[in-house]
Amino acid sequence: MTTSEENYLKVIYHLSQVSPKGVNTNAIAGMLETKASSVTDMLKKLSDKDLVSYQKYQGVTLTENGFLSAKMIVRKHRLWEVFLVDKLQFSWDEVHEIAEELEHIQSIALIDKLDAFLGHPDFDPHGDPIPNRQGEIKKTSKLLLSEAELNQEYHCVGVKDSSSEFLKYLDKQKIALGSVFKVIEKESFDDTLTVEINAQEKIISNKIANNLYVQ
Amino acid sequence: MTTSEENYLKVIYHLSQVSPKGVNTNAIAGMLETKASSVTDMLKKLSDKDLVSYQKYQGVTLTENGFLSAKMIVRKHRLWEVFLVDKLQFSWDEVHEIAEELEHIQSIALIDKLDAFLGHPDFDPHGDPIPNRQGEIKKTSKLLLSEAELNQEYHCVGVKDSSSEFLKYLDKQKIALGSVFKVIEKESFDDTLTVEINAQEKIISNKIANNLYVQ
DNA sequence: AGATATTTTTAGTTTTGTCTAAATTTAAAT
DNA sequence: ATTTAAATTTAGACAAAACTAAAAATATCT
Ligand SMILES: [Mn+2]
Ligand SMILES: [Mn+2]
Ligand SMILES: [Mn+2]
Ligand SMILES: [Mn+2]
Repeated sequence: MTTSEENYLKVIYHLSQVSPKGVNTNAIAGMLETKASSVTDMLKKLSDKDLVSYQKYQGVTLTENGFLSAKMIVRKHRLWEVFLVDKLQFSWDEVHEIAEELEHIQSIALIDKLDAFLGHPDFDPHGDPIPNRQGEIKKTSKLLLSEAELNQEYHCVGVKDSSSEFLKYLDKQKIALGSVFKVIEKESFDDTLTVEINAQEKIISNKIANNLYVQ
Repeated sequence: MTTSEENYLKVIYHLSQVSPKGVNTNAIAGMLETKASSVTDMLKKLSDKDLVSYQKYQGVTLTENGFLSAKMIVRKHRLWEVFLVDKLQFSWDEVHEIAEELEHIQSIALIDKLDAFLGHPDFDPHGDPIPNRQGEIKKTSKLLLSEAELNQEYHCVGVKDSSSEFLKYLDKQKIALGSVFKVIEKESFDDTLTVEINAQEKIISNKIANNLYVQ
């Protein structure tokens, strides 16, 4: 499989989580910063290879084949992210781009050995689950901070938005995976939260609360 | 720079070691398993980018620019090889192919951090020197086992041929970097050597002796 | 339903890197 | 010094992956 095909598969995989009954051409184009016509061309090719099932104008879904392939790319991406953060001391906002390249390295032995070297991690630096070599993903019952109940203790287990800007903001606010949260108050007017984070009181906007996973 | 351009540069770099006054089109084609006409096309492109100086029919040499770029690719290749062997427990005959892919990952920060993580190694698993980030290479005065003097102690510091077949043969013979050598006898008829390796006497063909570096 | 807007696909180009076949240049051999 | 052989370059073609512009299909709005 080419790098380009892999990038398409991965994007379709991610978009399928939100639109399981068919991913739009335009949505794919948006994610890959390419044009809809290019997407159509690629969908035909992926369809010929039995990686997606595609009918004109009807959107696209992954086949069993494509689903597994996509999860293997995600597996590689997330394992490399763990490597970059845990071993090379990158911060969590710097690793995505580099992993975007590393995920296309072919060798299966490499990934198996990397996985072992990292101690078979279950989650990447952003709290996203790492598929195992069979493509199985551990399900956990996390919820958004915005959905958390008042006066109950949670800890931060992931971010929904893993853009560099958001992650840097969290660094500044001293919020990290593992941070302990307790929602003290919810302003009904704009959904702003007053949250105790690691025993420190902070005001959290709804936008932020909608991008933090807790458990 | 594209992966293809990088592969050409690296091959020209290696061939330049042997033919410093100009590398032949056919030699490049041979190394890259491609056709001479493809090489000619690429040489024009590299020439336009001031990475090689090229005159029709006269062979090609690296410019200052191209020379530095090539050494950076070699640096990446060899650092990744060290990583694969030292950290992921690959054997020295398995790493070349994988490093062939990893050497094209772009990030400079990645290579600097990898270098630090590995403890700034000077040599790769095959005894080849690793250029530093300025492109400087530590020169050492190694010689081929075939050129070694009788009854003098050497140790193995590198291999000239790093093909999987040769490396596996060395494994079988329990010859590794660091092995201690003493040439006991040289058969003048076919240059076969009787060598004491780690206090064990062995017969070494000229072909083998011509591919082992000692010091 | 009919008109309008949006989405998607098709048709035709472009760039990169490759190839084959033919032409040209250089090197080697008589 | 010719002739022959080998190496190299040119010309023309192709596949992959992208693009633009135009056509077709679907969705939305009055
Ligand atoms: Mn990618
Ligand atoms: Mn991640
Ligand atoms: Mn390479
Ligand atoms: Mn090596």
